[in-house]
Amino acid sequence: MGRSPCCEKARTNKGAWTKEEDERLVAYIKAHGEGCWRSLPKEAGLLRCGKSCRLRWINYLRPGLKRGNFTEEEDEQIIQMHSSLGNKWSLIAARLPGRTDNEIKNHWNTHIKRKLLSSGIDPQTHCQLGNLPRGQLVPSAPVKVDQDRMKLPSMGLDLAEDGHSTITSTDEESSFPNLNLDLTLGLGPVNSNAKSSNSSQFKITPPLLPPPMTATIMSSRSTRGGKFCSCYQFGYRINTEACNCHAMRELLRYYGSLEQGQQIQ
DNA sequence: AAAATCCCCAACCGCGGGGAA
DNA sequence: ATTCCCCGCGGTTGGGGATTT
Repeated sequence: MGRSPCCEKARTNKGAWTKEEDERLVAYIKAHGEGCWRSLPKEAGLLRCGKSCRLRWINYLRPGLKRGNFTEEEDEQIIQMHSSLGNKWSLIAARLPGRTDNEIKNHWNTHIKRKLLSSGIDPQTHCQLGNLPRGQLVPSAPVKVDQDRMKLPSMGLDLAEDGHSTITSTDEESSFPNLNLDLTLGLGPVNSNAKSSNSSQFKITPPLLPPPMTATIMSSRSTRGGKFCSCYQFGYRINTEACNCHAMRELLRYYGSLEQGQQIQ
């Protein structure tokens, strides 16, 4: 059966937008506001599909867009956020006023990635390149983030006896004052043969925050019980030369540090 | 000066989530 | 509970300007 096309492709324009099309779109949105992208083209007299109109508006025509080169400060912010959020461009864009997810994505792929690589840092894992023994990597961890709640005071991490950990707010001046991560970190077995009973899960609950932004991050560890940092890619051994991952350090910096003597098991 | 190559970024495509029917 | 539809997201592409040969 299949999904019906979002528009009549034969009757829609593609490619670069003309000045006239831009003007029509802007005029229509100014008069009627955003929303209902599917019907917008027809009502605005545009031979474009709704998605194309939405994209044009969001990425180019919307008021308040910065455009122009990214500053060093913005680069730093993007790198930091990418180390904890991964390729969640829309979330990152939400933290950078005047920048769009598309713009940030492009900037990442064309500039920052290269910059990190030339500094010997893997842009995906934010780990140093070249010091990871073969076979140490485990598959990428799924990262689920609730986009509606973006509040993340810097926090401490408390590990309870039941294996759940609780984040407590320790610092009003957070690096991400509007980012709220309710992290559930599951430490499961690396290979499919490992029994689920070998895996433990600790839950990070920010009690002082609004209901949870859910960032479910599953990491893995070997059944032999090695320790792994819980950075974006997960699976590197902690406190070994293989783990030079500052993503975890960054994450913990935002949350505050683990209480002395406590370790993620 | 012309051709080849590189690079950037606007735009497209396909998919998943979520709400409505 | 299921299906359908719309919206938004992330990955990818390709046109065109910039740079190099």
